Amino acid sequence: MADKEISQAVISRLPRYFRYLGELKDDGVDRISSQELSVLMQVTASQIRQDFNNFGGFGQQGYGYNVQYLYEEIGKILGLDQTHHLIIVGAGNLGQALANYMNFERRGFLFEGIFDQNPVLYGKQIRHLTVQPMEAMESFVKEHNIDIAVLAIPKTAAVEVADKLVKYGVKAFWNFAHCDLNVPGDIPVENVHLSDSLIKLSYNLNSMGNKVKEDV
Amino acid sequence: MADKEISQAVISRLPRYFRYLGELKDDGVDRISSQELSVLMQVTASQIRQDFNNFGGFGQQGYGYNVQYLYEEIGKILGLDQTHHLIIVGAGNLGQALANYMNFERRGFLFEGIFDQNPVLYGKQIRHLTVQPMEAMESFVKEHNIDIAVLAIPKTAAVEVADKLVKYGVKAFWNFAHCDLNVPGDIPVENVHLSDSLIKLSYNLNSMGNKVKEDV
DNA sequence: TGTCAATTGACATCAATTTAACAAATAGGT
DNA sequence: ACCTATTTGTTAAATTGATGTCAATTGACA
Repeated sequence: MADKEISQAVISRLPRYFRYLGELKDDGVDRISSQELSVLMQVTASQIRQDFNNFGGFGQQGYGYNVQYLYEEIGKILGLDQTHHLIIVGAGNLGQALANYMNFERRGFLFEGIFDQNPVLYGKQIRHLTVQPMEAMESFVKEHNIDIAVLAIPKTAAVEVADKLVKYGVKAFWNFAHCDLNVPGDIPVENVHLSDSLIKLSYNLNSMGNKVKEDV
Repeated sequence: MADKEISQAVISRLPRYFRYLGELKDDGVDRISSQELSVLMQVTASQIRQDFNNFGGFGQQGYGYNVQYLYEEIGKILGLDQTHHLIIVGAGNLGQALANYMNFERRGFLFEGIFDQNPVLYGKQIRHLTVQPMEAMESFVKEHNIDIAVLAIPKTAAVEVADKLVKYGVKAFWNFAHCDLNVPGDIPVENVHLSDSLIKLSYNLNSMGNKVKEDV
């Protein structure tokens, strides 16, 4: 149900909370206070409480937060209690690396297909996937109820391919192409601009001496 | 020379400006106003002017900005007029994919070595690089004046390896491991937490219906 | 069962960031 | 050489985000 508009700043922090809580859970920690967590995560306790309270009161006064419960609740907020069906577009170095990376599936992100426009790659096996021609995408997306497309193709192709995929019914993009997509506003795009990230590092390397506190 | 402390919010936007200006330059565009650029980039003209003015006046009233000049100046600010020497730690899927990706070198980021702790990979050629054992890192880093280390290893190893690399003289980290490093404050870290990024997409996919305006 | 220390959730304050507004400067045409 | 359109750089306002504070609540212990 559409809540009262949480800011992306908050959302960006949730996966990190989720990670720390998962580790605490695995370490057998039952409860934690915002104060303890703030020391661990190097953020203010105030921010932690404020962030959690965007979604309701998960804690208890005088006690703190139950780790297991909070972990599960944040997981639900992030949609990790659901299964997602993905395709990878582009079977180059990056596309293959992503296909081989198994941790995503543990979180319910299932790679269902991989596509490329290079005939040399057709039929190539990458783990459980077989590289298919781009022309096969339309029927595949529709038949397998694909909701997320991973774009691991050059920017020259990305915008056009994204447009098509929207028409085929894809609901979100994980974009590794070095360009901005131009999809409707209700289709979320998460950009992973590796070179932008490296360039930012270059700046901070040069201007070292300022208190570098990463936005994490 | 240490300027008057530019915020990371501004720095994060510079690579994108740089990219758009590069494309304009390649398209033969000589000049552009903040107004025109704002339409192109989908940000406010005010923000563009404010961002640029953090580094001095690059434009001219009544004229706008000279594309070539602005492109070069932002490049300098970002340290792209210099050469960087990198090593990749971890020759798994991701490490190899990065080693194979040639666009970074075009911006002066030179991959000088790649390391892994798996003996099976020792000696393997990846483009111009040969996989070396982790034990060889210390002397290599010192001899080749490595300033950036790319961490493409599991989180279980990352924190420890980063500590060592700091001792060997590495000045910055591009961290793909799913953990927070614990390096001194004057050593910048740029995290690429792929699963966090995908999880954030999952949230925005579920809560579609809000005006999704990516932070880019 | 009463007391005390701990801790949240809410709110108020403070800081940072973004957007708006406008005077000063320039280009380009006449 | 002058006038007008344009457009910057800068300052001010508005918005958003982060931090500090504290009453209310709870757990744990005597």
